[in-house]
Amino acid sequence: MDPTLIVNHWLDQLQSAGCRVTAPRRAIVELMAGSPRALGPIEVYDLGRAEHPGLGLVTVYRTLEKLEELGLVERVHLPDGCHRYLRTADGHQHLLLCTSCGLVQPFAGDDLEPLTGKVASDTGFAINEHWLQLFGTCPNCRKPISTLSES
Amino acid sequence: MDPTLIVNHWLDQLQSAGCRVTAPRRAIVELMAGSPRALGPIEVYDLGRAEHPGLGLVTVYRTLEKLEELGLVERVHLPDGCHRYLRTADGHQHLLLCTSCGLVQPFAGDDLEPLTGKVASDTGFAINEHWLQLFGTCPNCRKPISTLSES
DNA sequence: TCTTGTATTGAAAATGATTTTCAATTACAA
DNA sequence: TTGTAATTGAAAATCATTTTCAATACAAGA
Ligand SMILES: [Mn+2]
Ligand SMILES: [Mn+2]
Ligand SMILES: [Zn+2]
Ligand SMILES: [Zn+2]
Repeated sequence: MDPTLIVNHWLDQLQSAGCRVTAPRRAIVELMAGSPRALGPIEVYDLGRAEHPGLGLVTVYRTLEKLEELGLVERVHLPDGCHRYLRTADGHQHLLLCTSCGLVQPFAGDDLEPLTGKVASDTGFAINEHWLQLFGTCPNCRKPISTLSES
Repeated sequence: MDPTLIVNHWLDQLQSAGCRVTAPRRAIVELMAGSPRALGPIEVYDLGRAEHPGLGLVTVYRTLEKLEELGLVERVHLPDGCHRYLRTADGHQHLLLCTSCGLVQPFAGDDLEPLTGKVASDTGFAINEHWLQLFGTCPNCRKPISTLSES
């Protein structure tokens, strides 16, 4: 989908929720809708000030919180720190993350039903949610050293 | 395994790593080795002072870090905050957590090979780690209200 | 277009979690 | 028992997040 359309869709969603469309929010939405990586508040703040110099960190926190409420972004947990945000993928998906550059590639097609069913009957738990994340190295980061000068 | 033996095993591990066995460390080890729930630093601090009144929060942080280095405890990520620690289970296991009381039940037997293989060939990633966590309600927390007075 | 009410903003302060510093203490090898 | 280096905990420093609040700006309606 055209990046501009996604941004407008997000802004529409905000407006439908009773929010106003402002310059700081637009800057944050453009960033989050366009990033293939999960970003933390400070990163959004730093990148966002390129677009909107007066942007405040408080506004970043507030906007990310609102985008999360609307389901447009979601929190991603990483081995080091948590509290990073990523645009939400369509449908039931999980994440594959590059431990070298941070690239996130959503994937679908996990069928955990047999496993959760077995675990539920073994333990007596009622299972109602699952987290699954794969970690590895993306094609780009696997390039041999000789080709690194191309970046 | 006998709880006392586990505690001694952990203390031996610490000593083998060149650490000294001290009263504060013993208190923290007893707590962590015995807890079926993941505990945060403040919880360890509060519970630990029952055993060792002068215990400092700094020592809790330092000891948890060391136990994690030794692989005796590991960090658990939760929907709300992260940074909780849990004794490490034997072998390749994942966690099933009760969202009501915090009880953690490790489980084994996941076979993600087919999935990771497919995702790897679809995306070109080299996959070398996976996180899997199940969330639900434990048998105890599922008890009807009428029996709650028994607790 | 202009007015107006209210949501929004960002600076600053407050809070909370974690880390660093450091002098006193303590484990344990010799 | 002694010497020494590791450890401890109070206090301060740092870092992340939240709260407060006066000024600003969006957008609905005149
Ligand atoms: Mn799934
Ligand atoms: Mn597994
Ligand atoms: Zn990469
Ligand atoms: Zn429970």
